[in-house]
Amino acid sequence: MASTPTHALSPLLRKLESIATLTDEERHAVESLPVKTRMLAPRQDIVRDGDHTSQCCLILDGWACRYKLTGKGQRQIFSFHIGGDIPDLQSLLIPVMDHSLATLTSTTVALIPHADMRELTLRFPNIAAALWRDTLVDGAIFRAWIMCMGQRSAFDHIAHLFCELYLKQEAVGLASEHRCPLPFTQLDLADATGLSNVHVNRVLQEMRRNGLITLRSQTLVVEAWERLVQTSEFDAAYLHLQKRAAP
Amino acid sequence: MASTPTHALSPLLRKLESIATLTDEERHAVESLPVKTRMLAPRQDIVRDGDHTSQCCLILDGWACRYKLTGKGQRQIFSFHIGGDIPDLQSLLIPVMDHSLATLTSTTVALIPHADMRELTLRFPNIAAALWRDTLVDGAIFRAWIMCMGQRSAFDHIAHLFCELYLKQEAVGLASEHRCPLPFTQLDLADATGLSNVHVNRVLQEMRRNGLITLRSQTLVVEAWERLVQTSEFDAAYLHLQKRAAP
DNA sequence: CGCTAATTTGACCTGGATCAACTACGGTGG
DNA sequence: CCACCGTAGTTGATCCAGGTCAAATTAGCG
Repeated sequence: MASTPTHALSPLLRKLESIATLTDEERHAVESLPVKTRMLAPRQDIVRDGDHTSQCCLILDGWACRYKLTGKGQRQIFSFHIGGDIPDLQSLLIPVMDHSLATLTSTTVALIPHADMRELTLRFPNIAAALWRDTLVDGAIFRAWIMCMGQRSAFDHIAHLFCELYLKQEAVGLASEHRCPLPFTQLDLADATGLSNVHVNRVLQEMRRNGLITLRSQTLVVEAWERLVQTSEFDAAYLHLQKRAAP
Repeated sequence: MASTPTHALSPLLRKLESIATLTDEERHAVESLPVKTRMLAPRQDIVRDGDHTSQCCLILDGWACRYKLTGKGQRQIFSFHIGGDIPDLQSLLIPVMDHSLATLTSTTVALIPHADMRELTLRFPNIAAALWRDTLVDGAIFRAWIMCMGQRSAFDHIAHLFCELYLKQEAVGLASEHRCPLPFTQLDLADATGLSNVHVNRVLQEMRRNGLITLRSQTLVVEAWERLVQTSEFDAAYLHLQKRAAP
């Protein structure tokens, strides 16, 4: 960490380079973004519904989620985020938040002032396009969630979510061999799927009984990937993960 | 239509100008986009799940929706679209479709080649930013739908949708006085909300009984706007409608 | 080792689904 | 102008996925 060439912003670079091929100048410009790094405790709000923001938040390490509360305090989680994600990139163009962003685990984030981000996108349309594309994938994931909520059973919905979360991590090298971290509670899963925690628990038990998954000590092991994919009609196309262009 | 100053692309201009202030040059560049205008019958696919596209589709008049089918043929509708919307703008940066786009009514559309669109966004970062912002609002609407599907009753969900559809139309001058066109069937509403058509029917009857709405001959009249807003906890903030900058 | 948060279990309930008629209505052709 | 037909809307009966409530039982963790 001391003299290695790794850089605080390398998760962002990796993500951008998985979308577009960057020139040296562009790569250097990203690395030169003036960021403040922060370490945050689990289950802390980073930005709140209604806030006016002047910076955005790049996740470097750990997990975060976007969510919103109803009048009666019920929480709906909209998305889960890992290193390389900028969950509140939206605030760059729409500075008033219509939902909240919070950590799930201990998390390291980099705060990037909107002004610098805006300058970067104006100087480098290529980077702007990559970020825009990223918000489009974000939308595609929302549609997949809507599909699950509207048309699938609780079992298939959770199976679909597991496929998504595994692949999302695999794509950035945080998972392999159908095994990945899943460091949040059944209540978090319930709030993400719109189910009750009790029912999530029962579905998980059924998945274990069927030999589909193992889930303990914050680790998900998909024992039967194909069956998980089939039952939930999971089609990874919507994640639009594509191999990085050859260097 | 003959010698008036109105232009086929004026719905797009109006939308862009509701987001950003355009220079004369920018306005002229938009108007100079080479478009093919098409009139489409109701309930026709415009683009299909899996298609590779090289143009995007601007709605000029009429209604369209984005949707996707499950393996068993159940349809989930993701969004409704009216004049000025570019529902498949996503294809500009992600050319392979992960869902379908179809008309609901007789619809006039303008097809814009990706190449021209791309050139426009490269020449005018201001326009690119406006379009990007539009895709972010698109995402915000998806989140509102997820919130409704996960946390609200069928009644409140439909009420929320009615508020959204009314305001969306009001914002572009297609509705006023809490009265707007709603030219689609109860089955469409069911597929958008993830409910059965039977239950949608029962909820609508209850809304009528409560004096909340009138809905007949494709027209929605909200008889009690405040109550509709309150029961569904509708907060228009997520639509990010803002007054056009003064000329 | 004790405390708290997380998971699990059981009993019971309900919102909304499903299935199957039946009715109303906007065309369309005679 | 009317008979016909297909689509959309309505109704009733029954069922079930998943919710709710409350009480254990773990699992972490300081």
